[in-house]
Amino acid sequence: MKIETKITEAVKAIVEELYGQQVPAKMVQLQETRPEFEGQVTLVVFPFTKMSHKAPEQTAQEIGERLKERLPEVISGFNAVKGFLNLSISSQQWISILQDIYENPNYGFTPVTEESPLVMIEYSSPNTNKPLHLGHVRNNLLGWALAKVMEANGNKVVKTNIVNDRGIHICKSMLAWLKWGNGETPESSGKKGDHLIGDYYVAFDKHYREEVKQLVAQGMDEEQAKQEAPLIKEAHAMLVKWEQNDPEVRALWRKMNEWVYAGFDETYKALGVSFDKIYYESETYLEGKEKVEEGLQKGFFYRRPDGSVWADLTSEGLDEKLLLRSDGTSVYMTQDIGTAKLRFQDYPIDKMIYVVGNEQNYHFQVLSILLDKLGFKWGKDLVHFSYGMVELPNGKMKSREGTVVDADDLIATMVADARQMSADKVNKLEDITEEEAQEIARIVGMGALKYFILKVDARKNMLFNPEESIDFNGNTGPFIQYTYARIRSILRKVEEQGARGKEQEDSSETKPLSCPLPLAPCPLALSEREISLIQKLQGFENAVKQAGTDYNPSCIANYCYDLASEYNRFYHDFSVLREEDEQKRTFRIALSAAVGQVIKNGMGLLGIEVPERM
RNA sequence: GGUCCGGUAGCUCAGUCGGAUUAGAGCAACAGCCUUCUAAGCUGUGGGUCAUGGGUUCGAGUCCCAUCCGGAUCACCA
Repeated sequence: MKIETKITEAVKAIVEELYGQQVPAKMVQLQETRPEFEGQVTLVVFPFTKMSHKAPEQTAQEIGERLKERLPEVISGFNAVKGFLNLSISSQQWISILQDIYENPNYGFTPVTEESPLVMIEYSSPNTNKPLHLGHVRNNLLGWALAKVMEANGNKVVKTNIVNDRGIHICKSMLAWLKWGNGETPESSGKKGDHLIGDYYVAFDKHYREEVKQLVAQGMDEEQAKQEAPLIKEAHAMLVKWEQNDPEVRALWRKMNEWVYAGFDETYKALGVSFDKIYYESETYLEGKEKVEEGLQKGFFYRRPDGSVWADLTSEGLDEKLLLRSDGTSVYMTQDIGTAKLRFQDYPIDKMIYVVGNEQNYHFQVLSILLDKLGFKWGKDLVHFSYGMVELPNGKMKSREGTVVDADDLIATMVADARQMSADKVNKLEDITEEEAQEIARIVGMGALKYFILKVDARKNMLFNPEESIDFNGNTGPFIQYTYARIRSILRKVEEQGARGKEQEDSSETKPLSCPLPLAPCPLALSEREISLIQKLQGFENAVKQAGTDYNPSCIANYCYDLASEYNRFYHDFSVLREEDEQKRTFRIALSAAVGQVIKNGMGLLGIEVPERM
């Protein structure tokens, strides 16, 4: 049983005994003891002073005495300061807690079973007319981490991606390629497919603006010029042809999208993200109409004289929302209703999470209401995992102004920086091959990037300064990875010693120690530093739960940092392998192994790999 | 204008259910620590009107109200 549960139950019983009142578990507030006081766990007794009719300190004192009597094997001492009862937990207890953690490789995770609810997470959802940028990176990393976190909390997770592969923006790229491309392909140019298409999208925009400028110079007003420019008319004509299934347009469209997908796949692979099911808007965009018609018949929506269909949400405190244009074509909202329908056909969804930027808060508020009206059981409490924008020092990223931080560039820079960093190190790794060095640089560079993004609260806007490279020191991914590598270095030495004389297994996986922990009870007296490390380890379970209920991966990132710092302090102050007392040494090895395991699992939830050496 | 979100050190960010006299990290600056398990580390110094004003209570960065500042959104765009 968890130590906090034991104490909570004991306190409840004691309060009833002393003051004759039953109190809810929630009233028993336990927290970590502040470092300046003795003890590790603190009970806040203020809530009980009303029942005791005594001063806080006195109340704390009498509860403390009873607690010690009741749990002699747990509590080795206590002190009361004001309304705070600081409890010292016996070393034995701590060791037995460590043992539980150490022996359970999935410590902190709730297993997924047949009965687990099914959570679908939509993330990434790119347009196919330009390469991915930093904003997409944030989306992808958050989506992936959230999926991992939900899984760790005992949910079946289906990761999905809805690719926006149709529309006027694609036609712009296609048209530009036809006009100025001279048959350029990824192969002929050596460009990544998504970048190639992106270049033509930019080219279209450049020529288009030129045309608008000329028309304005000839006296047309700007709004009209934007409509009348020959290029945009041509693009629209192409879209119409696409919708009419024109074979030539469709063939070109397929070819160019294939290029983009090949490019995206590389980026996704580098980011370490993947999907269980990909939907394409070209296949789903007509689906929503039927549902809208259904809603119309049931009287949820209404048709205006011009033929357009609307939902009146004024009773919900919102506006009226267009669902079908007067020409009968669908809009964004209609499409999302359509994909919802398809998804529900494909999977028995219990909860739907959309990882989409906070600029679409209103959209999802409306979507939730509409899906609920249309009878989707998960519609009402669908989760819009709404994350903030990535801002640059001079504001938002704007593709037209060329202030976009390209995902592939950023990844390459991070890996190159990591490579440089290890080359500059004083204590370099010897006997390492070029491939190993490159692999370490990849893990560390990506770790730095991912941690940089995931450590901040998802819903807040965050700042990225391209002038200053992402750090590798301090509160960073590499700091945590480094801690892990240090632990692995110790454990390798232990394994070598243990394996001496025996046959060496060549699995490089983290394997359990050959030497078992001393069984509790054992006479070891632990230092404060060791105890607080175990206490930190114990906090992992909470961090995972919190991250799950709050939909907040940054909890995990901050937890991993705390744990790694605590271990580094321990590492600095104590020796593991050179400790002469056999029991102490075994204990510290196990402690290190447990920390390493939790770091690996925690970072794994963030999609961050940890290196054996660095 | 309506709605939603944010404002904590020079900079980037933590701060669980409201908890301790001194609100924490990291970066940047300065000063120390490598013959010892990996110095991508450890230790120390300086740096704050938690946007502002009220309220709630044993106690408020945290909850409530008002105000100021910043952002998003309110399309027959997606």
